[in-house]
Amino acid sequence: MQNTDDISKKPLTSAMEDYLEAIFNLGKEKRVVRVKDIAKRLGVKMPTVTSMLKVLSKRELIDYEKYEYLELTEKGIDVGREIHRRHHILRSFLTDILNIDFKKADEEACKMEHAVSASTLDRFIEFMEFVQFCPRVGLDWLKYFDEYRLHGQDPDKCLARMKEFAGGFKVRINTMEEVGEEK
Amino acid sequence: MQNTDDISKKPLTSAMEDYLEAIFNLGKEKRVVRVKDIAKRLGVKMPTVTSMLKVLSKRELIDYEKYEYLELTEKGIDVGREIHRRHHILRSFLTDILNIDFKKADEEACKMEHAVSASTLDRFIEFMEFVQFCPRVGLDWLKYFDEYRLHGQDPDKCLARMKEFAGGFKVRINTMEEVGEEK
DNA sequence: AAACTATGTTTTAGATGCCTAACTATCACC
DNA sequence: GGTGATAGTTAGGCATCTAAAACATAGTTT
Repeated sequence: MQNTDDISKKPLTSAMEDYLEAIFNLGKEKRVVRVKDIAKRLGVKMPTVTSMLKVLSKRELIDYEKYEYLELTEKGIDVGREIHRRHHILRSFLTDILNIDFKKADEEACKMEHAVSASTLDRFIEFMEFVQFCPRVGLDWLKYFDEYRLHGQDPDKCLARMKEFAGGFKVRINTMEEVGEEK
Repeated sequence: MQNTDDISKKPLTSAMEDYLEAIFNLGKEKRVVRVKDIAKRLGVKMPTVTSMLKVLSKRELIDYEKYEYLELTEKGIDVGREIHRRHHILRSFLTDILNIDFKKADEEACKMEHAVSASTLDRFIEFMEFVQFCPRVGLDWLKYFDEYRLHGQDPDKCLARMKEFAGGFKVRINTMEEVGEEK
């Protein structure tokens, strides 16, 4: 049988997670996953990829024979998908809630995805759902955040905007559909 | 050409930041900072601390002579304070906005503080200020988030609560009448 | 002062993760 | 089938971060 003692218990490193995510994504984008592409995606050299592939193979996260095409195992797919999911959620938070541009958000999400636990990630999801679920307190409210950011917290301006906001809010509550929005 | 003492340009590692933050905090808590205390705080062994102290000393982030008490340099204080600040901000976000309990939030903040850039951190701050700054859309709204989390996104409940919410909101808006101005 | 204890350091070593240089396999094409 | 370009691997090294064991120092107690 397999080496059952420690391998399965040892937690994955951030680097391993990055590789699995990259392989997972490349697998969706291309017919085959190549060492060269992984290297390019992660900004490392090919030998670095090769050595990591050996590790991932030993951990049974990929099927890998040298010079052959590589594939994620089921276990590897699970991890890759999970990291991809984290990345996506955090990036959404950064772009949709904090209004950070996509490129920057993508970079930050890439670092954050290893730092945030599953349970905290769930809270991020719930929070975003919460913000989006109630239309008036959702998207338009966030539009106001944009203005707040750009003009600072001038109390007068805040109050003025609050009033407009309140008017729209009341009407919207009664209809509760179509969120006609654009930035 | 700039190979030798170009230490000032090399970025600090996460580990270095952790040590500086720990030293910064211990300096505020105790009269003197001891190797033993740093080790305990960071969950590492004393030899690990000693070797890191040498690195930090070479980088001119601490004043350190062996067997003597150690102190942060001005540069070290700046970094230590900055990391402490990041930690505090992220933890506040996790506790105040996402409603995560303190202990968990503290752990997560500790990992996130190295992953989030200064500009993104600023957005976190602005967002929290934004949420808190507008009373009705602020604290009470977050109280509703708590309920949303616990009871799920039942549309009926959401609507019911939204109506109450809107009522309160309107009252509050009216009491702010006199200051209302426009840009 | 000698002995004892707590604290700190050195030495050695292991795990990661990255690199360059040099080698080898694969594939497309003539 | 040979050949050259491309892709992939191996070998050897470097930097970082860690710990165990052995050793050194400082401070306290008797």
